[in-house]
Amino acid sequence: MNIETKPPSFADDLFGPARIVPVLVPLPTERPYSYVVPEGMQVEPGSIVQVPLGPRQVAGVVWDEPDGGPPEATLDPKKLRPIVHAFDCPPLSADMRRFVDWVADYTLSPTGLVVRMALRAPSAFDPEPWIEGLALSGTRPTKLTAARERVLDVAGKSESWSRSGLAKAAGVTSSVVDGLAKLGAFNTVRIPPPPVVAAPDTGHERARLSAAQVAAAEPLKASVAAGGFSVTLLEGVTGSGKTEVYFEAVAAALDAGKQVLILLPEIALTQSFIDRFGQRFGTEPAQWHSDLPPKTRERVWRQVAEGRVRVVAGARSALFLPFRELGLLVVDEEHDPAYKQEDRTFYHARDMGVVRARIGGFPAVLASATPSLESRVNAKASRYAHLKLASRFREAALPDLELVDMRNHPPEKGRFVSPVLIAAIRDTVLRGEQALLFLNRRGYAPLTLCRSCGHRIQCADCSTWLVDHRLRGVLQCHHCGFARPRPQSCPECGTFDHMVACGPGVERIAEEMLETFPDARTILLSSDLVGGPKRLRRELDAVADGQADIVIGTQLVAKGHHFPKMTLVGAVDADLGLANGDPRAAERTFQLLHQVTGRAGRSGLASRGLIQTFQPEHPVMQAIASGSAERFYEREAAERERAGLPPFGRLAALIVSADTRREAEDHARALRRAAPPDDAVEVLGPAEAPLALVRGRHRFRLLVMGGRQARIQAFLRATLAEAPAPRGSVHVQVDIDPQSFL
DNA sequence: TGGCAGAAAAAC
DNA sequence: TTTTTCTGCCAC
Repeated sequence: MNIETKPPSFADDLFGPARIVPVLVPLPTERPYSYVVPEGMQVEPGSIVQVPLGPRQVAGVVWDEPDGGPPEATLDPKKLRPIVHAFDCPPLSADMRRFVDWVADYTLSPTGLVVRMALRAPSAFDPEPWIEGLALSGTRPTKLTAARERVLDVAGKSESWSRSGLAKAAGVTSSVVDGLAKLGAFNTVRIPPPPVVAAPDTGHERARLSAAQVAAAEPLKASVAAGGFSVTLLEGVTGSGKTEVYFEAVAAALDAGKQVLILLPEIALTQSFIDRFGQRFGTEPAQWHSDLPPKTRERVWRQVAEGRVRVVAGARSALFLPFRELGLLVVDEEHDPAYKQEDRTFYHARDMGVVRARIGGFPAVLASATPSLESRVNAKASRYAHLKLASRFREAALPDLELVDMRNHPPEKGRFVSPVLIAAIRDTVLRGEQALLFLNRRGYAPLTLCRSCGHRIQCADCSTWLVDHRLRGVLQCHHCGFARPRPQSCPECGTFDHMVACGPGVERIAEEMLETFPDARTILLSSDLVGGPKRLRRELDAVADGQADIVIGTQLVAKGHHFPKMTLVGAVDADLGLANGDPRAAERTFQLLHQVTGRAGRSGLASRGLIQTFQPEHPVMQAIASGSAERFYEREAAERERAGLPPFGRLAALIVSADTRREAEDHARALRRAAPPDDAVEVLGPAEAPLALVRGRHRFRLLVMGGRQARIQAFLRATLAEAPAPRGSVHVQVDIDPQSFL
């Protein structure tokens, strides 16, 4: 039985050669590496293991044997290195492993990089240590104060307590507990680490739903009860109570013993969502986002893997958490561009979420007031079920929407807010309510011009205009981040005091408001606010709390927060973004304006939305003013059909560098600038590029640039008979069929 | 020909 | 991602 003392060669003779398993390591590698399983170590596919990699050690995942057994050995099995350690951690589920493989394949990313996203919690792979707890010893101190009585009383209600938990439960400070401990009232015992969040209680406070909400919630609950893969698009105007509707599906999944993931755009992960969840389920959901403290991050990861955490509310990266029994996925604000990750591994969390649901065989719910065109099309084609909530919940009325034709109501010279909007702001502030001015442009002015020679200050690297950021005193490039101090004289002709700021940014609108309404409390909300996201969150809370009269904000004010006193919303330059060649320009503008005007009037007060535009006849403006999303979608569908475009679609570009990675990055930058923002531009090294080309799913066009490398040329000649013989660096544009993920 | 920086390849 | 190896270039 005990073979450990025998020499390994003897054991080999007896039991055959050492077991070799594939291990996927977190590197840009397409396939797992092979490692030897040491005698006596138990591993299975999904096990998380520590392996040597070159001179260092990394955590990897034991992967599945490829179909048809291991490929012929490329390495001498005798030279393979052994696994160092198998972590005491639940293995990644088979679903999760299939998901990682699928995402890698679909996004053309090395599998190792995708698995890395699932392992983003260093040192969560070993169990959390048990902590020291207290249990009543039975000895009662002679001197008993009221506080001490209470502690002993409460302590009797459970086997064991953590020091702070007991103090909190008894409503005393921990010094009272410490004092009792010193007198021998407790034995110390080892207790398991506390959960990061309490278990949700699905019966905590059942929501009182309107008839429309019930009508939407029932089919969702039914699809959860039925189990199996399905996708439902839940479309409801702002304030229609979508969240409460999908909470019913969440409750149903929890009652069925499943874990639930609610994806939110990063910015929407605010206290208001947490609070609403708390009201319904009596506890917070576990949160997952990029600025989680490392310790919390590890505990959440671990407890999700163990199944102790039942609900996660997270940003897109939460999709790669190691759920063991995920049974429902909700993607809130499914149209939000923040779901698309555009560095390293390119993926769209909403679409990959649908894939996760398909692989796991459970329902997905996509919720939005302004769904993306692709989800609309998928719903229309019956790939997704479609539920609509047409009216607002309870007394909350939709705002009166009005287009302000800027040709008829021009602002004063040097100003940007029309008299119509100024008057409305005045009324609003006088009533003690709040006004929101929305302008999707950071900084003070998008262009600085020399009135003497006409020079426009441009970025040294990108030749785009530098944006004047007056609060920080710099001119900054919004493409590459290049910044320079604001010059006193023209850098071209040297003339002093002739530099003039052109066009509005939020800082400039704030200045205009301060001048027009010097007594009002004006607050500026922008993502580049000094003080970072923490300060921003505070400011948003302050606005919600009524501590401002006039709020000026970029698109970050469009979502998440509920501002009860906000009864006027003005879009300063609604046309912005319509003319930039982005194939999603109309869609994005519509979504943004619809959302931002929806900030008004959710509390029963009469409210208005004023949209400043130079083209009130534009279909997007007409759709916005009508308050009907339907109108926009129909219009857009007809437009695309007439233009011979697919109903929706994304364009990606792969850039194959023949020369150097650096050169490829340069090309990529150039292409990103030239291409509409929604295009994904991916850079591949020579080794990865051919792989991308031969994957059958894509159609591509070739654009041949200058360069040298023969290997790629030969490959391309052989692979793409119809392509012109490339002379070096190759740009490959790839149309990804956006429906192929189903 | 040794030394060096920057680029490319390898990591099992 | 980190570490090692390769390559071209220069000075000696």
